[in-house]
Amino acid sequence: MVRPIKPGQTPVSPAREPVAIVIAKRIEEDIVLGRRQPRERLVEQDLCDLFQTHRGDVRLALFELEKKGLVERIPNRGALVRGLTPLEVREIYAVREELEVMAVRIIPFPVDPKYVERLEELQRQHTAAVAAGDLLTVFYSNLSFHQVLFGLCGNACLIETIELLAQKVYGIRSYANAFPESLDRARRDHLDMIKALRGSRRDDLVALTRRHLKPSPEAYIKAYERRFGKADLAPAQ
Amino acid sequence: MVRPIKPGQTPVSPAREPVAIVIAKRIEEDIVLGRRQPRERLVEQDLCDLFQTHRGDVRLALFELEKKGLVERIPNRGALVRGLTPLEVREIYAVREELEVMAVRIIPFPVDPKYVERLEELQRQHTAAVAAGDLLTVFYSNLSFHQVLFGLCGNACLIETIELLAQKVYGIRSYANAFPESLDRARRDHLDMIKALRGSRRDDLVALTRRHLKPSPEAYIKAYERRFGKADLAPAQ
DNA sequence: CCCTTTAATATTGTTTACAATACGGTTTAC
DNA sequence: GTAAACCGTATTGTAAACAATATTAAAGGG
Repeated sequence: MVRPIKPGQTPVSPAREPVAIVIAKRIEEDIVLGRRQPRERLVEQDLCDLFQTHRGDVRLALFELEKKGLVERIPNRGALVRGLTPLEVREIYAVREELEVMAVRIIPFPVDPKYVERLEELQRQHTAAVAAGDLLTVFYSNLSFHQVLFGLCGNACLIETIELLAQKVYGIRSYANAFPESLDRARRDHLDMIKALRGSRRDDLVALTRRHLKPSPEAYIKAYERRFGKADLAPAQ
Repeated sequence: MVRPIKPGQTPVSPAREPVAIVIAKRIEEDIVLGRRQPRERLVEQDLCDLFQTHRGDVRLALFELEKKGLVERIPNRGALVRGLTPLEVREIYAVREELEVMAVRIIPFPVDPKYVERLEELQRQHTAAVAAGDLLTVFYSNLSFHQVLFGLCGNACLIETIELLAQKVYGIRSYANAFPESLDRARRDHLDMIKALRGSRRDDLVALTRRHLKPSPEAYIKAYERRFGKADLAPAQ
């Protein structure tokens, strides 16, 4: 007998995050921060030991990461960390640009100062981390900055999609971060964006958004070609 | 001991689709075609019996459908079919318009006639199905039409993202399909799109793409408001 | 008569064991 | 000496049993 779930109770979710999601995030973090290299195998039992859980949740997590495009799963053989070809990177960045520009176009102006202040706070963190060479904090403060910025657009679907595509290429940012001038340029971009927000100058914000997306894929592609040659059209991995 | 997977063998995947994916697709189809109503419960064991498999795969499938936004999963209570609020629908369609317009903007012209012929073939199917009142075939031929059309853009990430968002709102098309004039209008839109493709008239194609996306959300929102009142800002479900 | 507590049961979440598969190395046939 | 067949092991895929949780229904106390 199936018992109904009462409509009134649905919205109050107990807010406890499923274990599989947490594991997926941890593995994802490892991948995008370069702690796990492309082509490295992800063996279910090893991950169980590592995260103190059972294979069911690990399988769920790997399944999700496959859908996200971060790992490749081969039937009966297992999962491995997936790298991105220059072609894929270019395509993802093209779509990101379209969506992020859309987001800043529809942000309702003027923006509530409390959000601008939040951005400034994050930007201070970011700058301090850059100065200290703390790449982990650089990564996370940068992440939060963009989440707050695009969150201003108010379209939940758009925010979610931007997030989705950003996740796919988290890993390649480290290539640009290797050059101090890239980090500094990103820092200045952020400051200019805040100024544009304050002044409700939408066109400036759009231009900055476009410019901000350029260096990372370029650095990645250059590094890739130095390593593997100019094999743009090679299949993924 | 973990044994490496040789690089050379990776691309040749055995092409056998994981069971969980197949099940997810079947359930998705049931939902979007209205065979399962919003708020209906999806009990794991029932689905196991139905699809002749074990709970592991079913859980995987439900997990994926949750990520896609088609079902809601409440910890320790199970999964249920999720409906969409008018706000969500509007937001999704806004992003769809942006992406689909981007796609037709970057289609390399002129288009190889063989693809145009494929579109015409699908359109004949669609027209016949509309005339016969065969809504299932209407659905699938329409689906293929758009897949082929946007597939022309050549950006795999863009194609995938368009597909993702289209899936989220498959279900609501039935609302527009209830009105014969909507079906007829969609049919004429498709024919005009084919003509624009043949003539490499990009601006026409862009305008048609925008227009083509209007009726479905409007019909859904009207139906929703007739049923629940104008509660736009209500939380999901 | 209503509110709280308690038990029964449906359902999900976890654990474990087992079967199927794939790869590496070794043996065997020619 | 080479190539095909075989076996061992690592790993994934499947199944079933068990534990935890939530919901309904019933019992008890005010």
